[in-house]
Amino acid sequence: MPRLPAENPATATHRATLVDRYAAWRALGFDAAHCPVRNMLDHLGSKWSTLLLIALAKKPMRFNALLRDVPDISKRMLTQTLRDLERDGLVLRQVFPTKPPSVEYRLSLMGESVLGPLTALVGWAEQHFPDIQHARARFDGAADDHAAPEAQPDRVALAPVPAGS
Amino acid sequence: MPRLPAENPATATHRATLVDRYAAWRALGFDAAHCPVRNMLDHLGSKWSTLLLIALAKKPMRFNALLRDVPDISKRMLTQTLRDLERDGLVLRQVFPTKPPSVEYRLSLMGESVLGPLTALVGWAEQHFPDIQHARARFDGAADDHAAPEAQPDRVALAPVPAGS
DNA sequence: GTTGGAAGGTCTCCATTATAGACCTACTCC
DNA sequence: GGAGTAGGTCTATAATGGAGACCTTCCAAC
Repeated sequence: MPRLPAENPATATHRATLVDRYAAWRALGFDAAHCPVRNMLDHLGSKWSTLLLIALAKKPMRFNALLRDVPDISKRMLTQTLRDLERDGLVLRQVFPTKPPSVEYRLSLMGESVLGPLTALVGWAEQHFPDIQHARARFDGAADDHAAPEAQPDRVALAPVPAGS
Repeated sequence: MPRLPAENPATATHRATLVDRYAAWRALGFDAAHCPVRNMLDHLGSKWSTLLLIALAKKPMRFNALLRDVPDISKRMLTQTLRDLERDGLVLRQVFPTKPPSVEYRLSLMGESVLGPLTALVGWAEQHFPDIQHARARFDGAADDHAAPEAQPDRVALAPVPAGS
């Protein structure tokens, strides 16, 4: 199988780290109460959380300012997402006793500390975005081949034997 | 406001990067077709994607092996998540023409390249997990204070004025 | 031969979640 | 006193997630 000529050392390290952590979580049954990744991804993975974190990275903002800044979020989702982030200690909510009380949201120190990993992920996403779009186009093209179902091998490879378990 | 004595230079860099990228996406209206982050998070953010990527970081695996390895995923979600990852070019699907055809899934090169950012995020999650749990306990404790509704200021701060927009 | 199990899924149905958008309260300005 | 701003909540509906039944092909055992 001449697929990976020689693995990048950094990749090997990351792989080893992840495999190790994965084994640890798995031993605990992936219980959300003990698995940081599940726990975190359930929140950061949500559609709006990261966008709000990045918006708040710019500067502290008030509720309606966020509503204007993130074009297509609804009030309800904004409220809920901010509450989740506040609950996790990533953003701070501050009420000012002005006449109509104004509320300001800002990143906490922990919220700022997540900007690092987030930047790495964003960098990766922007770098590989063309590849992903290309992969999708190819996949969808193959799937949409109604006209010539026999002309495309439909994801079948020809290597003789699967890797032994 | 003596909240941030002096910002960590690395944090400042990440913040600047994210703010810049955010402005660029926003100018395009956050259209999912042009916004790599939306696009990526819609997939990586899903409950199972990252878990499967990490599971496949260990070694290529067959469908039922993955089913056994990730304890509480259903066949349906496994199929769907693998399809999404395959569509995005992160995993490769290889069918071997054994008697009952066997199917093996493995990370593509691009799939391996995401292990780096993923490791950073996992590291962050494990490092801050106690803080998050603590923040949650505090938040929930304050919210559950049915007995003394007037004794707790309910997230009200006393600073005199919000930051000027 | 037929039962049963493994592999690799698909399909159906139900429960949860997301989203839009109407509504609400308090206050100020005109 | 009507409009506008601020910061939400509530409701109704659409989309999604997930469990588990079902399907097909093969082989081995009864």
